[in-house]
Amino acid sequence: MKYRITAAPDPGSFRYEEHLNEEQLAVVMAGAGVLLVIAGAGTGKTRTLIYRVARLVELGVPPRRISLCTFTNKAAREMLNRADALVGARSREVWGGTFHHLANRLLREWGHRLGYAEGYTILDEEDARDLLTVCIAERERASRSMMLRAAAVAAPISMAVNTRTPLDRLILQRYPELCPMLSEILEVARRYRQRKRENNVMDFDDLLHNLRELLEDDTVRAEMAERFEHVLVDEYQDTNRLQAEIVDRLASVHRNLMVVGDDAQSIYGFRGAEPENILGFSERWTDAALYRLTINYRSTPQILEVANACIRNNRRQVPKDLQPVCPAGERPALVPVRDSAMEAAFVAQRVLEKVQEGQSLDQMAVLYRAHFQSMELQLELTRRQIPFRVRSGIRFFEQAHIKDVLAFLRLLVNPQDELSWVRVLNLQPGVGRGGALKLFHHARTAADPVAEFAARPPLHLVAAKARNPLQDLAGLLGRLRARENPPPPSQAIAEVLAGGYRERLPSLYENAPARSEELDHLAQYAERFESLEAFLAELNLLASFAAEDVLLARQPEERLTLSTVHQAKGLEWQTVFVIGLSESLFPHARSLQEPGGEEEERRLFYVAATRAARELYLVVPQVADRPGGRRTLLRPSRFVDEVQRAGCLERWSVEEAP
DNA sequence: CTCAGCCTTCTTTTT
DNA sequence: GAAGGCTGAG
Repeated sequence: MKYRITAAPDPGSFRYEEHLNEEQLAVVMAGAGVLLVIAGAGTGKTRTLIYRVARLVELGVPPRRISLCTFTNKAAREMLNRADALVGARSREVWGGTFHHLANRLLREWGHRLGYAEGYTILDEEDARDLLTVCIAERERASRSMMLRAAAVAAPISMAVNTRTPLDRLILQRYPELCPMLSEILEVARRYRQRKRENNVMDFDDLLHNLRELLEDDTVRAEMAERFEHVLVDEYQDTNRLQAEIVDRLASVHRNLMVVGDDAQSIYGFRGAEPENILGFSERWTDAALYRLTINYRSTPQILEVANACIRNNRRQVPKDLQPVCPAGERPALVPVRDSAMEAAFVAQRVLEKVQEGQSLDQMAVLYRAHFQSMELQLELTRRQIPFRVRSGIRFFEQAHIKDVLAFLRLLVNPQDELSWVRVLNLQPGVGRGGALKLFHHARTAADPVAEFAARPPLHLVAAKARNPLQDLAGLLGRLRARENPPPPSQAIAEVLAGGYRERLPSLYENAPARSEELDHLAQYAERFESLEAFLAELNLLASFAAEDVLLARQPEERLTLSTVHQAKGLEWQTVFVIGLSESLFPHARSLQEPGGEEEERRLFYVAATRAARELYLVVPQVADRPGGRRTLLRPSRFVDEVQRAGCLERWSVEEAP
């Protein structure tokens, strides 16, 4: 059934106009078709999207026929929860999540068309690097050439996929330093692709690439796109070429597409994001209607002045005026400090003062360019007993002990998974890198390697001392495999732990008790998943702050937030500290060497500043502690200079207590 | 040859 | 704080 939405003046069952301003209302009530919404920071972009979803549902669009692409899965969850409050639980059926999440769901259904077996495994970044290392080692054994590092090769390979550029051309253009090794890299990339196919695994980029491949087939495209009557995309400025092509194809049948973004907040260039996507959107969709959200509800005029004064220095942008409506506040503070220790002391003390004044810790955040910059601060906060949550840093699911246990589970779902095999085998005492490979190559010849290994462990391939452990491993795999269906995830984890892993933990890592406890939390968390497949796919796509869900589930205590600027996107706090605002830290030295690097760093500063509602502190350390105890003098960040010259800042001077 | 453990190195941003 | 390189032991 085909229906059309008309821009009805009648707002329906809830009073949109009471909750939305004119600009927002125009977007929410717009008719079907193609919409481009340019939404500045703090202009109610999320609210507008939520109401738009609610409006569509209210008009009778089945929620399962709406897709909402967001930047994190959490953002999607939050939006759909809020939409629920408006139109009821129906909106939970909306296809919400990241591009990778959406791709995974579609590929579970259609992946066989591309030759993938059911239960393919998703490689996280570390897995992908490991597999690349294997490919490099093979290649180099064959040619005895110079050494390549996986990390160095992974970047151009990923960039090529995401920008849809042939690898050789991309290396010539963007990685000239790799040119001497071009043919080796191409060969490694070929092996890597082949290896992933053989192991029935996909890396993050494959999820997107393969979805796009599917959409190349006209019948598949027609059927898939038929499903989505409405496609909505948030943070469109951070999509790359590959993602933009997916969006265009998914919306190609119904042609109801709404993209929302702000070119000034495009900060994912390193992942192939192109501000040109949003700047050139109207050229690809010539019937697109343009809307703008310009009224900023978040920040004081003084904070917006800082943001505007900074972004003005960028050439490549759509000029826009953010109109403040909040009452005036203090001028943001410029706080020079000696080093990161003094920086941490200042932040901690100021935070305590704000708490004294009655501000909640939940209303404060500390933002920084790179994870390691938060280390000193974490120590200081711990010393002063200020509770905090870190939205960055080592990811929970990427820690070694978590990945160890998950490797067992992955084998049950995908018995061909080389990395998991090697990881599991390597855990056995007496089996090292070489032994694990030998065992894997023996196992893979069987139709079902796991069942075969469980039935007849190849003890003859290993040294005497490894035989008992291997026998135990075979027993464990046999037990996990013995049932009709794979065990539920939580139970599988419990069995792996009981089957010898927990015992082994102290000999593998330090602080085994803490890790052991985390694994119990993991098992507990797994209870909410019914199938191993769903559990494993979710974990790899869930990423960063998932740790919070697992570990802090029952700790509602107020906390100060620590976050990278990237992770802070879309969030806001009353009080924001931006630390490490010195040249080479922010802007980061490495990023300045890339084309367009300075402008992207400036946008990053813009994002940081616009997170603050009432108070903003720009903290500038003058000395860096480099590794090896070397201390280097630092100049203040050029971005701080720019806004200070514009007269936007109040200079503070911080003294140390005797 | 294979494994384990100790040492150094150098830290961008993420699905 | 983790990953890779080097060494010594088996």
